[in-house]
Amino acid sequence: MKLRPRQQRILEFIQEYLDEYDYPPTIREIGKAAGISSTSVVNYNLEKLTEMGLIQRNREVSRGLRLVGYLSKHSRKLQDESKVPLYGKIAAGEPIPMPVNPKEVLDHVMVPPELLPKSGEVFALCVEGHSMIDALVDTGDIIIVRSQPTVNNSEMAVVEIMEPHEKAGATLKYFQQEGSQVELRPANPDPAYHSFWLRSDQVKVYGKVVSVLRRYQ
Amino acid sequence: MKLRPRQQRILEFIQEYLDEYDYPPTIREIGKAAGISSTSVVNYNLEKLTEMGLIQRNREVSRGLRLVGYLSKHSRKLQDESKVPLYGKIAAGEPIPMPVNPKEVLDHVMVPPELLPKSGEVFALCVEGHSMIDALVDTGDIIIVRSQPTVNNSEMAVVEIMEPHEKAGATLKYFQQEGSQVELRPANPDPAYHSFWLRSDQVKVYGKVVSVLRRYQ
DNA sequence: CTTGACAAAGAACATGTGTTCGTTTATACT
DNA sequence: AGTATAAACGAACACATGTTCTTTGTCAAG
Repeated sequence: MKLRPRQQRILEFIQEYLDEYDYPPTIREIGKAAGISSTSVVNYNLEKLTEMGLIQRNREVSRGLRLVGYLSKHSRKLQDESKVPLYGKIAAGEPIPMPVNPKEVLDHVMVPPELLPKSGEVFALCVEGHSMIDALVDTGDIIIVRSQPTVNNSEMAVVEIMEPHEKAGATLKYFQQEGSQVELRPANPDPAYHSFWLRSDQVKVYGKVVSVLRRYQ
Repeated sequence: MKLRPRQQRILEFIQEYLDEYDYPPTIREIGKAAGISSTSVVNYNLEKLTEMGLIQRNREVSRGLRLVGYLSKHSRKLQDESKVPLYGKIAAGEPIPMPVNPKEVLDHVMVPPELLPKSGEVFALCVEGHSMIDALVDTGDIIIVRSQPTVNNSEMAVVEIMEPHEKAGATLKYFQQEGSQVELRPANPDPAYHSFWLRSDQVKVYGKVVSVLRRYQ
């Protein structure tokens, strides 16, 4: 069974009403909002919505309905505020071919507000590689990144080495810039890991790491 | 103005009713629940509660009341599930005198469910000291600890070295036990940090570290 | 004991609100 | 076009529910 526009409107209105008053509307209030002149028509549509499982009703009870799946404004705020999109993996080591760019959101990670910056968009990445272990970040860690086009020196940053560089790809490194010269510096005593030196136009900054989450096992 | 038992009962009932039905009760339902035979008495008490600011009413509207500060079951679950008590600081280095024991909860930390164990009580501590940097944990990190009386070998654990040992206090270390011999091993290449060897009865295990949170700056 | 303020009770009332039903209009299918 | 079904309408109805008023009970202060 399909949802008619009028029924859609009814559902929307119930939600708006609940948001505003914390108790459900009467059928007359619904009728007024949905442009329905007769209470019986509202009743009729509410029965349909009940059959579809979108609302539940208690007969003979004033305002005796509930919106299935309704979350209070407070609940929604709580959920959304802390939900950060996870874009994929990020290399801490050899750059990997752009898993950060695609707007495909693989998943969402709940992040406590204490770990989020006061302002700005954030996203999450899963670290793969050992180049930042002296910065206390290793494979499996989730990093929270604040999207920004530039970062300060010696901040940990998610950057892309642009094509056609042979090491093109996204990577996690300490960022250092002197003039137009950019150093992408790992944090690993092993000499196998070493800095990349690039011109600033060969590097695109995605953002800086603001926090880290780690789960053992 | 003081809250009378009957009014207390009314508030409780409204909350229970909201939890169950998602809409507020009528004054008659309240009366029945609170053992009040007359609707006018319910009305009288609701007016008092309104004066006290504990509820809000819409006159002439059926079920036209809201419980100030009410959170839906869903909201409360969302908040409580992820709220972990922060007991204080924990030494990663020289043991410090028991900041873990007191049940005084200094604060609460929101922790996403993904970082919590499937079962068991957890608490949070703020790390102070550098003894675990090779384990990617350093000063300022928040560790989430699952309360348990024993841990497996080479798990990171919060333990107390019992009085009257000279190093008595709580500390964060890798735990290793062979027979009744316990090694508390740091994770720092600096030889200034070294293992403690103790008898198992000199060590009290508080729990194992299950996750880590870090905020930069 | 009396008084006054507060709390409670009960009943009558007014209206808010869901229900029902006969009828009409739209929609879809042969 | 004709017909059946769904959707909408309006009005009357029944009862669910808040309001009001008078009376009674309680309790502390004078």
